[in-house]
Amino acid sequence: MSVSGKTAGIKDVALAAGVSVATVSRVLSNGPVSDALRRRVEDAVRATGYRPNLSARRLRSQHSQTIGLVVSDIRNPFFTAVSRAVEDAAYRAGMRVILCNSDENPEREELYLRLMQEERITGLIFAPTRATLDRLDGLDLDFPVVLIDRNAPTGRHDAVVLDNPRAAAMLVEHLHAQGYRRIAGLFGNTSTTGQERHEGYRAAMTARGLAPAARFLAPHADAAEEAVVAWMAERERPEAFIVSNSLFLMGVVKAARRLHLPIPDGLAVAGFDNEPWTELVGPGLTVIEQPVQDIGQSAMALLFERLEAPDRPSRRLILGGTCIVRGSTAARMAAAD
Amino acid sequence: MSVSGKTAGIKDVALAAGVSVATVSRVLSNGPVSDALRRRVEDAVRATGYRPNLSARRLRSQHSQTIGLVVSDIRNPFFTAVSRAVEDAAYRAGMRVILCNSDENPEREELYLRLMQEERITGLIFAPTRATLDRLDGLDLDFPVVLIDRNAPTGRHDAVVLDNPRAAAMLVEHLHAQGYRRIAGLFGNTSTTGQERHEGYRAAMTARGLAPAARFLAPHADAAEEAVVAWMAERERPEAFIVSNSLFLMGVVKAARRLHLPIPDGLAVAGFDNEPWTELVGPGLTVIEQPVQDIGQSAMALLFERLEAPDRPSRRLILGGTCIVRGSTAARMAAAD
DNA sequence: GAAGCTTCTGGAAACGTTTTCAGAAAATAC
DNA sequence: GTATTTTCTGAAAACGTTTCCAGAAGCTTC
Repeated sequence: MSVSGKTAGIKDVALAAGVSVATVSRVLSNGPVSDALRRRVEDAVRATGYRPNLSARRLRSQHSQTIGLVVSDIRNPFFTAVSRAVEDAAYRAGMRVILCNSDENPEREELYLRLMQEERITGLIFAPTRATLDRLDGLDLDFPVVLIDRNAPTGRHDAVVLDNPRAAAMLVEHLHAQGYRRIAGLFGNTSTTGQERHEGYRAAMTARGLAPAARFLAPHADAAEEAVVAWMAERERPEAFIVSNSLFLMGVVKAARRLHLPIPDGLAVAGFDNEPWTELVGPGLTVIEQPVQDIGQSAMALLFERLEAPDRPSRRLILGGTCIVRGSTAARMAAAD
Repeated sequence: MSVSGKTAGIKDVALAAGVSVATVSRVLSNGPVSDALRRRVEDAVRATGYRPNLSARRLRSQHSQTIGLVVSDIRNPFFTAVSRAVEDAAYRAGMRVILCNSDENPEREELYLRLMQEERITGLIFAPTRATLDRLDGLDLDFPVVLIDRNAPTGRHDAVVLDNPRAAAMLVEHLHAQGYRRIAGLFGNTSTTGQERHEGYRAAMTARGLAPAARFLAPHADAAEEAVVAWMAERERPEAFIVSNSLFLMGVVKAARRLHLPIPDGLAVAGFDNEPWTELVGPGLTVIEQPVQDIGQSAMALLFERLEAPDRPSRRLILGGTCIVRGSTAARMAAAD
């Protein structure tokens, strides 16, 4: 173990084994070394308690073996799950992950992108804000980028996203089939995700001859709660809400509670992200489940493929969501208006 | 920008500015440089699009500016919140964070501790399993460690933890005051946290002349659900459950639903971690709120203090929890047994 | 105006690895 | 038994920084 004060280096190991540092290095990287020397070196490694210095290794070999992951907020359960999947895949491939939270703030994104450059990461998995998405092409980063959750309009980058329009349409379909007609929508105003879901919602509504009614909010539960309370005080009260993320889902539930509206009879609701608690709230909340595990893994897979074939045209992987039907969208009871 | 193929190094900057690399380095680290040269260098940095290579910097300066964070699972909302706080504090101090998920698996912990050594981290924030906690003293890591959530029995390490016994006692107190008597406990079997909470529970129960009845489970919602269902089929049915984490809380709620037991009249429940959804489930769940933000920040603060004064005796920071009373522990109605 | 301080600057030596290169020894081919 | 290949090994040159050291100015101070 670390008998001497300083940490043992490859030199010390070489000395202890009576070989050159080159040989030690080769043993460590399974290079061509005779069995006899290999044994001696391995013993010496154990004896000295040697641990390679990754900074030195990275500097010399010019491989950082590091991938960057920039999300808006790790506390968003969607990103929590995705990042866990990414990290598992990365560590399995012998790489490390650097995680950064942008808080949907383009300046922080820029800061972190710079950091990623300085770390010489091998690749980036990124859920950018709209602002950064627009500038992304002009940024000439020297590593490949795989977008998650957010979609590049230009399609110049690899990406793995949910089929957002389709998912939103599924919710409209479902609510419509259950007898709801005045279906309002609440969408996030910072990401492309909200836009896409809105688009799907709008199309599905008009396709059924229903009037879309959408509002765009900052991604906070409170914003959604206030919006719902205000909206329900207006002349045309929605019968149901489709909301574009789990924060809004909380907001709607809170608003319903505040207004003493039972779910779903007073107000139906459906949203995104099948978090464990959605099953437990009220009669259960109908949601679109995103394949979070798959998203993380696929993002890593896409990244690795890109690293192997840098010039291949970009690919977008569009994953389908699953509609988990629960009590919050039970069939509408006939009601006098 | 990156006009030439390769990324610009400090040499290129020096060349472009007509100065030595030493001067460039000094400019970058705010060393003593005349204004004229400083300007020239800054222009050259901009012109070349220079980004320092952190690996090289770390190697030479022998400062990794990196702190390690090993938790059991980032998807546990407690750790999500703590890690976010840790990361914010770290980035604010110009340091990076390496996050690892041990999954309560001592072998993975060992693996990651080794990784931390290889990264030459400046310090570690660590929520270890009991097994690793026991071996921690003999491990002679060459960086300081601050424990979070889990407590070292020996007290040899810095730590910041909740006052677990007190918190559990608060729940007993509260339930007792609300008229509950047969109060059962469900505790995690992998961490010291479960033990401590059990201890507080046991003491508070006996102090009130009540019979403690605790069971220890693997940290999964399913385990808790099954345990509750089984327990409620026994002769001595508990009136209330105290559970030691939010997964168990879900399990209890699911079990109550499955058994058609209304909360709290059929079964009262109180637990730990004030997650947003606990307010929304049933009549709201009574929980102990942990100061997650504070825990993360304090852990970083303790780490920095330790780095400045390596020989100071160890410190344990014990933070109090807040009891958030909700409907799941409403006053017990008189009931025939 | 010489001697002593400051203040700035550049050359070169680190930091701990990997990798290139060439040489030595062993194995194979004639 | 010599010529050729193959296999292994070590010396030394990178990788991109920071930092030590010494020298060159520019100031004081007498």
